[in-house]
Amino acid sequence: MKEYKSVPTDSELEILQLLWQHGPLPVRTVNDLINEKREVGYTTTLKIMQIMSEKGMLTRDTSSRTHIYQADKPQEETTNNLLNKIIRTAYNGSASKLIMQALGNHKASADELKEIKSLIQEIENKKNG
Amino acid sequence: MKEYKSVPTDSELEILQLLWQHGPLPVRTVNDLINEKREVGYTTTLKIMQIMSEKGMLTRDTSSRTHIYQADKPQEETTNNLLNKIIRTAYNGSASKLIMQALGNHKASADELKEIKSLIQEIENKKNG
DNA sequence: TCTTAATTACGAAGATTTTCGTAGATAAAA
DNA sequence: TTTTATCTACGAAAATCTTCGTAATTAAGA
Repeated sequence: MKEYKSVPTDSELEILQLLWQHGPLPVRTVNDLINEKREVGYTTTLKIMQIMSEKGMLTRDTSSRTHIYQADKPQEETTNNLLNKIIRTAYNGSASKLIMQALGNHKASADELKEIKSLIQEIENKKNG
Repeated sequence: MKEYKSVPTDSELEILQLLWQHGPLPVRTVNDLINEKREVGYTTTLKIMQIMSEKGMLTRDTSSRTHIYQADKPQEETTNNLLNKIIRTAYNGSASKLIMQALGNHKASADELKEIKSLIQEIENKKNG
């Protein structure tokens, strides 16, 4: 099982998303879900998922003819790698710059803002002892 | 001038970063700066920057022999596209999920936290008032 | 002036990712 | 049982991105 880049390609991420959301799935279902958004052949999806298995990004149950695939790593781990990369390569390493931009451009709900505020409070409390 | 994908590749982003930071630069300087971090040939950098020009990501002044390149779009616009993409493809469209993870994993300074808090306050004021 | 160095343009090879067609095997349906 | 459909494996083509060598041109230095 070869080691893979910590950040997946776009196609890989698309598949990971579906597996994180729905849990373990056969190729057929993943391909159907993708085709709700864009057209792609079944064997294309199959091939990518096979390669992802080789890379160790997915594990699969081959006990029955229809193999069932699932993401090997939890969503948080992978998205965190993506996040770190974008902070490093696009925001000069400044997480707060990213946060400011995300806050500015996406209208978070009142509840979400509250949640974010309380997390900040928590961090500040830790800091100040 | 062909239209280009709103999000740059890794190599392209590396070059854009340098141009955003330093302003207009010749290929030589860009290549030297890149080589402080990783080894890459001069003509490689040249080629990529030429292609970026064709795509319209960079503009260049060719009035003297040494061409001077600069980013066509401001940093905020490009990073915002990157941000939107990652929110959509990795965070199921939830900006606040991304913000929470960024807050949780990167220790922002007290000043930065303050800045973020006041931005939230501002947004809340707009909402309620 | 003559030689050396630096720069652009271009083409092509490598590397990676994405795409799909085909063959073979297995299951389901008629 | 026979036919049809579904699934995996595999190979190869297509697409994109990265890399660099070479040639031609221009500038700089001896």
